[in-house]
Amino acid sequence: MNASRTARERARAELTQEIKDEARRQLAVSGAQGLSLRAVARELGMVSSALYRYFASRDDLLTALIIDAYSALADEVEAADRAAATAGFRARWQAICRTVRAWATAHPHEYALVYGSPVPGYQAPETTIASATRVPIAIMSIIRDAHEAGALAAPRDEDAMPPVLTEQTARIAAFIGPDVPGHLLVRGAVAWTQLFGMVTFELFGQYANTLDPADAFFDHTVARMARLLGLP
Amino acid sequence: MNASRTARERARAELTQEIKDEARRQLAVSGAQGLSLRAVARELGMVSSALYRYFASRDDLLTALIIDAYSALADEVEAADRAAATAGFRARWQAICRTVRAWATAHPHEYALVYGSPVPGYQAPETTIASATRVPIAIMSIIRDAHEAGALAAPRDEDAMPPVLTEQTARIAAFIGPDVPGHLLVRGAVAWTQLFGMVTFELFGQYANTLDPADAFFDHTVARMARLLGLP
DNA sequence: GGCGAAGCAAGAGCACTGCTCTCGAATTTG
DNA sequence: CAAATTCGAGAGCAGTGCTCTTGCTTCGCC
Repeated sequence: MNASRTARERARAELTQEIKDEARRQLAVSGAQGLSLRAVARELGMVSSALYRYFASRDDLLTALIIDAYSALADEVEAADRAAATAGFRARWQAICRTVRAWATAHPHEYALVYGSPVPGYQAPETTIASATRVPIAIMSIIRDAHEAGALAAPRDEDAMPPVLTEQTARIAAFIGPDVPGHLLVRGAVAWTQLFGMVTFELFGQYANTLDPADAFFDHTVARMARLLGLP
Repeated sequence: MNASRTARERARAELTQEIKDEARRQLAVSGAQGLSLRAVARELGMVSSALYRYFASRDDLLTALIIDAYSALADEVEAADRAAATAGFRARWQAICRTVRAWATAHPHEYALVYGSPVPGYQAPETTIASATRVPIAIMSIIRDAHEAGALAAPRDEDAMPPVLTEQTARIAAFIGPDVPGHLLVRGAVAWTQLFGMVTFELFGQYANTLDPADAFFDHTVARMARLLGLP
């Protein structure tokens, strides 16, 4: 019987999930800095050392939360993208942008965890990368789809690229589609950077006293980026 | 004699500086998370409680470091801007961009401190704002100067703005110059956001495996932003 | 079915942390 | 000179991440 796991395995999976849930709850309250293994254990009615059976260290727990955060955001983004599929390429781009901003606003600490300063000495393990790339891939996919549909405005001048950049975009194209021209992917990278730059600046207070609340600026810039991408 | 301060005052100022220097040293090694008051005190040959005569709390020390970081970056940016003054508006913009990136690369932890996730529950006190605005002001000043010189390319279409945005740019214009049109300031905000979005993404690893090293993409995008600003 | 192995929670303990409070000594001020 | 302020040191509190040992429970294999 390999269909249903053993009782111990199920208990383990459940407890692992409960730990993450409680950790996420604490994260939302006090931020990554305030996440305490002992407090999580206390809240779950267990002793702190028992927690180490499930996560080797505090950083390990954070890594798990990071992957979850990337995935949660990507889930919503991809869903919004699908929902806007029939409304056109520009609508898909707008849907993605608004979803990213809404999710970040709703989960500021989780957003800070993944798009803010990297934690202490630690560097993202390979496992996080797959989840992290889903949003940029969604953006680039719009460009690919629009390009394949022949719907993109003819590229204007000024898109000459140095060889290094051409090679790098080729590497990106491997994930998106071999026929997407590099200069379109560069534009996609600009739009992607702008999107998260805006959300980060807004959330971290750089727009305070000027562009805050940033709704108008955000929508305006999203539209500007749609034009930059040539989306109809 | 109020020309020279008392010995105690001078000692206090010196020690305050030494504390910040040592803290900055630790910051560069272990990041904000790893900054320990006790370790700073230990390194300075004093006891931890004595440190509280100079900084009321760890967050207070961090705030001081934040202000210093903003100021250090702004100093370099303004110097680079001045140095490029005779080379034209586009050269000034490029100089600022490269300086920001170079400083961030040279002081990643200090950059993360000011442009990364805000620390725990803490929010930037008023005192940080003045230092924080110097870089965006430098950027907007290029636009103002170019505009006043009549050197900006005629604005293209699509710059209609909702009333909220017009009001917000008016607030920005109060710091820059009353005659700078709002739609130019919006473009400036886009470029400013793009600049720091790129640096943050590069430094925090979002470009890993694709656009990293980001030199080519950076220069390409800086040039693109110069065109967006209409800089000659 | 029983038994050895593996997985598990608990507790004690270590080396830290930020921060407070008190107590003498040094320095500045009136 | 005396009073007031400022300062460093030390002890102490409550908390942290993490390790190690000790028993108990569950699992898989013979």
